Amino acid sequence: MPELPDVEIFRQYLDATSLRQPIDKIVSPDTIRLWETSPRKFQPVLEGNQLHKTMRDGKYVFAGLNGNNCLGFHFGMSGSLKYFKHKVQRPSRMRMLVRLRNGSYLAYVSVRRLGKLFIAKDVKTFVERRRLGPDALATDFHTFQSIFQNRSGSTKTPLMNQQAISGLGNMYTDEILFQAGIRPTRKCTPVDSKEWQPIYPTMKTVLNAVIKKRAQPERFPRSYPTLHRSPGEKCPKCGTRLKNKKVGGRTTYYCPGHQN
DNA sequence: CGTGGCTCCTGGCGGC
DNA sequence: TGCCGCCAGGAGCCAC
Repeated sequence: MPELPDVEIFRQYLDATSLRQPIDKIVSPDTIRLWETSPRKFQPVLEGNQLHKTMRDGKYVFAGLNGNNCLGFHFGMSGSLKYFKHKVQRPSRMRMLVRLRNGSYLAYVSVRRLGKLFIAKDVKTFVERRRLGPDALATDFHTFQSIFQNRSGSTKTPLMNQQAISGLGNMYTDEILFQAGIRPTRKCTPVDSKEWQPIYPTMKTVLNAVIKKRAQPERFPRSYPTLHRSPGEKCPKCGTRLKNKKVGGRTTYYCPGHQN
């Protein structure tokens, strides 16, 4: 699930629950996936330290630590955070459990184990090393437009490419192209650059709107096709039957009626 | 360098 | 009911 808006909610959650509390103990009850960090290094950096501020870039959350580095979270397809005060509230499929000095806990959950944790020097260094594109909410129009240049594939492909622009995944990319009235299969080139203009403001609007609804689908406007991801459903805008198709290897929903 | 296919994982669902 | 194949909202790696 976690794309930019979901990850932003995780950041806010971390912010509201787990800052400025010394970490007493780190437990990995199950195999954990680390990135650019050895398990031997991981635990000593965290224990006795504390999280003092949070940051987000694309689909990553970072929690600043004392001593010039930070703890990074990536959530994969099925990751989340859970803060709780009593052990009985612990979620299943925790891959890391942090015990804080005040007696509460922070759990990192990753059902499919596709998420990763890591220690990074800082956000900038990490983003450069991973060659991530600009964050979808921070990028300017000019930079945004350039992601479609020199590409022969479908419009959807660069939007989902984290090295081109970071933060969008399958679901919200479909949502953005739906709202912008552009078919995901339309080729990037050759095309008049004016054709991409609606995508940029739509992208910002959709992402901000979803964040405002705390990324809870039950609070989205009924017209969001994000809620209509099963074959044969009708377009909430024009009533045309939605189609689904593999684009860039992912299941893509679009409305053949108004997405041209 | 860009693109498409395969792979990593686990769990839920529909079909038989 | 039980088993099996397929699919899922992410992303790295490889061959072309």
